[in-house]
Amino acid sequence: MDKNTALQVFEALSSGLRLDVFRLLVQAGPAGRVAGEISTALDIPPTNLSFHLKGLTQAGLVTAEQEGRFQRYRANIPLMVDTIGFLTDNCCGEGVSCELTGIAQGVCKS
Amino acid sequence: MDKNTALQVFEALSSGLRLDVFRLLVQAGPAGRVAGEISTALDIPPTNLSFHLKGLTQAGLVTAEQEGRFQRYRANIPLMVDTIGFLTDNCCGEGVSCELTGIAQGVCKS
DNA sequence: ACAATACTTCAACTTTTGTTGAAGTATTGA
DNA sequence: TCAATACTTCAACAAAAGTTGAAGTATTGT
Repeated sequence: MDKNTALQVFEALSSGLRLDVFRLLVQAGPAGRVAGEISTALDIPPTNLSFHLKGLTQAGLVTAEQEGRFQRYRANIPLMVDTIGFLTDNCCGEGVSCELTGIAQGVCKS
Repeated sequence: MDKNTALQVFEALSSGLRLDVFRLLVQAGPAGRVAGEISTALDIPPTNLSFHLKGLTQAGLVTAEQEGRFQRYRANIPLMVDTIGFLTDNCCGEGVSCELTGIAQGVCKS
């Protein structure tokens, strides 16, 4: 993953509201959720939700599919996994840190 | 890791400038870098760098240590690893996505 | 002591982001 | 067809973030 893509993901996740939306969609699985459901579940006014869904979509973190008059949103898990890959590549610098923490074993290249 | 901490990390990494600084410090390893070195290496005016280093420090992503008249900064790798943990916990929802991509094997709980 | 160095804080400004209500588009059910 | 529903776009504003030059603080070398 290139730096710019990672940057867009971080930017998208840097709002509590957008993070909540993304987590809801991850939890929703392949079914996703239509905008109205998200709006109700998280108590966000439709106008504002639309604004943030646009941001998440532009970052690639969620996909949008029209379904009649509904708009169904789904989390883009592969992009999230790539982002995790980007972070491991940029935090396990000398192959030292992974052994130290023991959390990210198996992910880091060293 | 709680949501708020993760949020602060994402916010800190959502600027290309700060991401560059953090990556430089990761690469620098335990030695870290003093502010002037970062300023020169990345060609950022000291005033502006100071502003962004403050952001990174407040997010906990870097630590600052005074060293005579120098200020030495180091990357906080454990926090980054925790952040990766937060992401895996929030992207590998139903234990489905990990098998699918194969990248994050060994990290996800499922 | 004092000038130089290293860095930060401050003040002013520009830019970007976030929020809301009103209006717009598209689809659906009666 | 027409009103209701679902959602988005628009316009206006409020709030936050980013940038820069000038001034401030602290440490060092002479």
